[in-house]
Amino acid sequence: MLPRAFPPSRRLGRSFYARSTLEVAPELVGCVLVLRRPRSVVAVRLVEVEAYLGDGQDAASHAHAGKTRRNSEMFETPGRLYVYFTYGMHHCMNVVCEARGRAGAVLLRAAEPVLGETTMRRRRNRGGLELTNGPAKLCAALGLDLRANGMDLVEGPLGIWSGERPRRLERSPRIGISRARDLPYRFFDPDSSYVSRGRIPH
DNA sequence: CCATAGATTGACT
DNA sequence: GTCAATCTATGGA
Repeated sequence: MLPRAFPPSRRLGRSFYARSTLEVAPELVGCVLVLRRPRSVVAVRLVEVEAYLGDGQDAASHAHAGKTRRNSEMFETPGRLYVYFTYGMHHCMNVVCEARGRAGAVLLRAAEPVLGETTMRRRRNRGGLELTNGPAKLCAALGLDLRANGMDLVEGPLGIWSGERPRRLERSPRIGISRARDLPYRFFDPDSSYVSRGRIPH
């Protein structure tokens, strides 16, 4: 059973996502991601995200060299999910931004558990900060894989609700990339202990 | 606490 | 063939 004051506010609509990726990314921090499944509900508060821009503007973006089979969802309808598989075993999830036909996405890197912690512990086989303090950990805690690629956030079982703005918001270069290391496209709530510990490459 | 090596596979050059 | 928007175990201070 959900708490009475849940969802916390308003579900983000198509127009929220259909803007420049760099505008959307910082606004996602503090929002609440909810996934309703037949036998479980999980909700997390987003505390760390990264913007990845379109074709030619951002050397670290999957869309940098144009549309391919893997990244095609980055060019699709805003407000959908772009999930990719990496390092032979991990999935990471992004929120698609920009008008359809223009690439852009926000990687969801870390979040705080709000509801369904038991479900997440089972999926992660771990607890505490290890539940959701990294992009692949978050995806695993939600039980999402490539089958969720293209899932709509505006309608259906997966959605994002606006939440209380974080007291502070910081930005920095992105984690774990080897190109465009100077671009400050990572946004996070410095007061959350769930922010990922990702190493910054030299 | 910190640093590092290994895992493991699909996408792309 | 190379490399990846990462995680975990392990070993040392």
